[in-house]
Amino acid sequence: MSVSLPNRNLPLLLLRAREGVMSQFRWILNQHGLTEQQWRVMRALLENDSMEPRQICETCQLLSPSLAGVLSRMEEMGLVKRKRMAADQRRVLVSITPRSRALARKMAPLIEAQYAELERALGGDLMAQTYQAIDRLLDRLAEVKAPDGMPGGSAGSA
Amino acid sequence: MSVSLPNRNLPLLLLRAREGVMSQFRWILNQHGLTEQQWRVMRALLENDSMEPRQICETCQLLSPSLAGVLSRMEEMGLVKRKRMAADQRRVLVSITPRSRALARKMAPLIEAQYAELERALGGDLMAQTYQAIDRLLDRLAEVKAPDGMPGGSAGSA
DNA sequence: TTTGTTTTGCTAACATGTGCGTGATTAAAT
DNA sequence: ATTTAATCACGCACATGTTAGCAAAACAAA
Repeated sequence: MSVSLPNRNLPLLLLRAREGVMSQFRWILNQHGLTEQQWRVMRALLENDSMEPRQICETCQLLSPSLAGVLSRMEEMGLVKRKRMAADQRRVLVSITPRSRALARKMAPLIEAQYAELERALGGDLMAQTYQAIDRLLDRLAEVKAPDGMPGGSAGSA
Repeated sequence: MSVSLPNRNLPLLLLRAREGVMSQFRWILNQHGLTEQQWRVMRALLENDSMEPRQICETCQLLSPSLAGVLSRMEEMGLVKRKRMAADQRRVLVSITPRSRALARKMAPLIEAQYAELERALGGDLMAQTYQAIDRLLDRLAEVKAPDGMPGGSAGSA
């Protein structure tokens, strides 16, 4: 009668790990009136002054419908600007504002300090091992999903 | 003018890793009319026939308000039962139903096959390294948050 | 017993996740 | 040039994440 599921729940383990780490930083974001997603978008735009929605979706791990709302609210807050591209009226260019930069400058020291605290608590070895494992995992998954010219992985036909 | 954030975005990396792995399994859940959260709850109840909401929240990484809705819908679907405990009228006992077990029995082979496929794609070494890194990370974080009798970690005063 | 506190599960309000679909726009085919 | 297909951002509907707060129940102290 019992159902056999010998494998450990890897997605759940990764979710716990992320939540465990994220909880160390969330108070910083909330304290500055930002949600996790808004901070992800802001951080992406800090490195690429302006990006298209598609790029932001991939970079920040956001789905298009979610990003639409996130950007609307961020635009109301004066954190980003949206303008249609002249060459292709379908496309949109999202750019960061000085207000965002100013806010990020206030937050950066706190974020960095928290990373230092995290590394102190976990240890440099574990920190490095974790980064390495995740990097390799993501590399492998990327290869599996894009086997050199054929979009759609092994389970794509389902 | 540029904002300095030398550290990599660990929460985002963990989020990508989870999404990359989860996307390999999501089609199985959807195909059987389940959401990720419902499957997490079902899987937890498969090992402990009945649990209290608080336990489910911790085990499945769900917040109490989210779980309330999840359980309501699962109860309507006949996947779980809820009954107040006689000894303590505040507490509730959530138990799994035969319908859930039957559904899980159909899904289990697909889940296991997908894990095998995942291990084939990633390799046993990377798989083991990933599990180990996450386990150690979670252990460390648990210690930090509960330093032997004092609830609230190093950043608790903020 | 009564008052005050803690625990427990829940609702409310808003933001996001997810699958599905649409209007506008552009590129490709005829 | 007109039709057709593909692209892009976004809207809709529902489920969940997140924070704040609440009422009932159990418990502790007076």
